[in-house]
Amino acid sequence: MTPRGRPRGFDREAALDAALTEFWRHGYEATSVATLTKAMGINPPSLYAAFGDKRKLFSEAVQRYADTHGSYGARALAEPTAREAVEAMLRLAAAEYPAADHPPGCFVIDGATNTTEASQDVAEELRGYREGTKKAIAEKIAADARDGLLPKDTDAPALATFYAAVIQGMSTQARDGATEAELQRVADVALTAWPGRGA
Amino acid sequence: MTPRGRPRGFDREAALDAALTEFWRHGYEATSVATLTKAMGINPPSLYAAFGDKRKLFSEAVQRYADTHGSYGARALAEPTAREAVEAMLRLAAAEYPAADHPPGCFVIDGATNTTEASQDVAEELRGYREGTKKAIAEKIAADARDGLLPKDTDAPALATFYAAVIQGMSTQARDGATEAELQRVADVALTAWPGRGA
DNA sequence: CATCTTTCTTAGCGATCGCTATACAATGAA
DNA sequence: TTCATTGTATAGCGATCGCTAAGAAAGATG
Repeated sequence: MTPRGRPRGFDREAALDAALTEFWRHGYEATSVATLTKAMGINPPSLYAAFGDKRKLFSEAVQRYADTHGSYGARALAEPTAREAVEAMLRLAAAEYPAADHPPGCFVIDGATNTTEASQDVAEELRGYREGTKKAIAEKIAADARDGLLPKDTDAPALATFYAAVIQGMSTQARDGATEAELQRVADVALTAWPGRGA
Repeated sequence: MTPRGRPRGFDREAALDAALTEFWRHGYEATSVATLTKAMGINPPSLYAAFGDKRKLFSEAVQRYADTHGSYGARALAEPTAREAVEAMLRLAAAEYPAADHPPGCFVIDGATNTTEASQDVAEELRGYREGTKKAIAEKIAADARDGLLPKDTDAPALATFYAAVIQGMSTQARDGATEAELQRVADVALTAWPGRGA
């Protein structure tokens, strides 16, 4: 069942990875179609035929990120307890953000921060992912508080917002040049704020 | 000593404030000269005569921010102890970032995150401010550790990186819609990580 | 071979980018 | 008045933006 017509002359997934890298390094609006096509090794009509337009290509890049480098969030949330999940998320983020095989930081956090009015929906798309992760952390903490693994009066939303903020700050730190060792120390300190220690 | 020639027909500082607001909300590159002139109530030649170019106007806006809304950092660092300084910075940031009279978040943190290669120097300018603040926090902590106000083995750089990350994460949270109450809770949790408590 | 389908390259669309040449308006000095 | 100086508004520069029309090229099918 070979498709009819002239076969595509490039690897769609490799081109998507190249686009992801560009979007990741410069953000949505600062990445032009010209730089995208150059990085992807194709011409504009090939990009539009394969991905629709710049906007849809970005959404595919986000999905691709979530399935690869960004999967640490879902993997961490699969840990049995909230404490293990948060610790895993901090550890994995500290290892991932400064890794040399991709742009520094988190694509979902910094991929569309500076946008014109025309691209508000792009910023909104990433915000949705961020809020989803924060909510998942909060629910995991609330569940453990209900189950007695954490003090009953644990403020799950506040704790989740705190760890979400730490992770987002780690992304900025990585973009500013922080090493994994430095980020792991940030994770160390952040974990001392976990409830049921000094309390 | 009135200056010769036709007097300027607009308030330079008010125009600068309007430019700051635009840069703050959309970032350096996503803010066009057209939107700037519209917000400032002037035409392009007036902008270029008064501020040089878009790049110089941005630097003036950064300075203006540091002197006004962004002064909380310097004010916090004027506190006598590192503990008071860090607490003040967290409290002031929590109050400032979601305030309704300006765009959410911190201009120095988010004012130039998504940039093309051509504007790397703009991103670098803000990074310099961020690193300066982080270094100032670290030195304040190190001084108190030397003076016995903190354990001798306090890891000042790690603690400073942690609090810098928390503040940067608070900026992202504010941009994502967090209220002051929520950010103050983040500050509460962050302060429980201060050394010499559960240790 | 011819035909059909799809992708390819080339070239360029209208709109916007940062910026400026030009001419006019408004002031102080002579 | 007249001139010099500075700020103003209008209009438009070359470059780049996201995107696409047009036709050649590369495969399957007959």
